[in-house]
Amino acid sequence: MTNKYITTTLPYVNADPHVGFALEILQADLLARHWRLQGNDVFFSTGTDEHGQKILQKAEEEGKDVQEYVDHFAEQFKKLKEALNLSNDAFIRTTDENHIKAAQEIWKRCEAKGDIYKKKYKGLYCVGDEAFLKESELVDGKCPNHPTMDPVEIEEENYFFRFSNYQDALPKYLEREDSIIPDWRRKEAIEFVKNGLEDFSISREKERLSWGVPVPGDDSQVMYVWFDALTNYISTLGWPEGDFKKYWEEGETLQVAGKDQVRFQSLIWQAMLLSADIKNTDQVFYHGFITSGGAKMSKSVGNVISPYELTDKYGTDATRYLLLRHVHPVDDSDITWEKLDEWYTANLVNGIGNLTARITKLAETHLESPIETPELTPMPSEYTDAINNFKFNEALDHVWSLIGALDKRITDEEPFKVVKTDVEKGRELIAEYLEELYVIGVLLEATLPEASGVIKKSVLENTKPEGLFARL
RNA sequence: CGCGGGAUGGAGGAGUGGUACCUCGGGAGGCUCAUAACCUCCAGACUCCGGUUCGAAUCCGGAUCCCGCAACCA
Repeated sequence: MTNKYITTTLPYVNADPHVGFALEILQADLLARHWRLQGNDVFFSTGTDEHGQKILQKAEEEGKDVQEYVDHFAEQFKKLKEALNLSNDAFIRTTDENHIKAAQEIWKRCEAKGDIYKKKYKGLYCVGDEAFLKESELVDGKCPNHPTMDPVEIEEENYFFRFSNYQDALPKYLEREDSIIPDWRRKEAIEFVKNGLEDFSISREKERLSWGVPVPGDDSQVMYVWFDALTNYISTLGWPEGDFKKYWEEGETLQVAGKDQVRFQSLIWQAMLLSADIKNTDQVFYHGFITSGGAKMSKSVGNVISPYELTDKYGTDATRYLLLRHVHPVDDSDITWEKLDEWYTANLVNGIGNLTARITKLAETHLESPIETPELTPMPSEYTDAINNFKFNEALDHVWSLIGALDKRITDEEPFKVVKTDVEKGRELIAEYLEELYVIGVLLEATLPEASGVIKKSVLENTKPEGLFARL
């Protein structure tokens, strides 16, 4: 038994939950549930990232008090727990008191290490965006978002983080082969470090941006949003006290993130940890993106598919199934309503749903009493190896190969005929099918918790369940 | 020539030198226990151009297209 810590990135609360985040949190949930079933002590965290300029701006646009605004969105994300049947142990909001304290504490430690310094920063500033622009971002010398406004040169004194101090330490961290999954993203990170690390600004003048964590010992500055946000991975554990020691120091840690996060999670955050003398994250797993109809989901294209639309149409378990099996764990995947319908019908309705009905009906009709609870053997290595290697789709492929084999076996052995000529033989066969179905039910515990429960219960009580995965 | 990844039947995936495999979808049969389900069989593919090799989806070079790092958003 091992202590295991797993977390997602924190979604930024300026929009409704994205299906890509649903994918991320489901992957994390699958791992968390699987590890628990294997007897580990698991801490699974998620939450919301609530500070920063964009949120303040959005709240103002909508004429809302910013705290009210983030409260509203935090609720939208918390509701995912029920909609997707998530097993997270914590939900950390970066506006939580203990998080703010932790963010300030890690700031102080980095500062004590000499990694934070004040510097005058001169750059082109777009008033429309309220953000500094890089030379490379300019289009005809103007801000691409606000081509009618001239960028103004502004000088601001900010705090900087000595990222450059970790030019040698980060490659050492990245040497470990499983520090980043998939491995080719690790190469991407190593290359990035090789190209040279530049210190970056980690604060803003409070006058310009009030919605953030105050910089310790300097009332005129607040932290730049993701310096504060990254700290959530340990503030959620109560760092520097609480369960931090148990799960982070003495446990194995895994972060799940989107493929665009490599720099933030595997470099910047790891440098912050090194600076504060805190153990690095053991592993970061980067998932791919979901496109819809071949294009990036966007409101203007009108191809957005929200997690709640999925759960409304297919239900919780089916949504989990669709995202975990039919979306590739690390590569980009495309989904459309047509494909989703097809996957749902072929595998859930005609697959596990029909097989369950088929067997439990036979049992209900021909068995006089329920079977004994089947003795469980260890999970097949095809399944556990796939999960441990983050190949969630292949793990489920294996379960579905068992479903197919059982369907075939019933067709071949014709128990419905056997039972007419040799009752005892027929009953033996049916009891064997029930046991196999039970094993399949057990294998589905981490992915389809509800359906798994229904299947196991039906087997043990010798009753046919109604409408496990109904037709659309 | 900024860095990195990718292109396999209609769709999604596997396959790092030796008869191209799996799932869905399509077509034809079979079965009747089941949610018009299930089983069997069939058709159909390695982006393009070169090279290495007895032999290339796989290795090398080049081209084209796609994606991330890198402008509402995961």
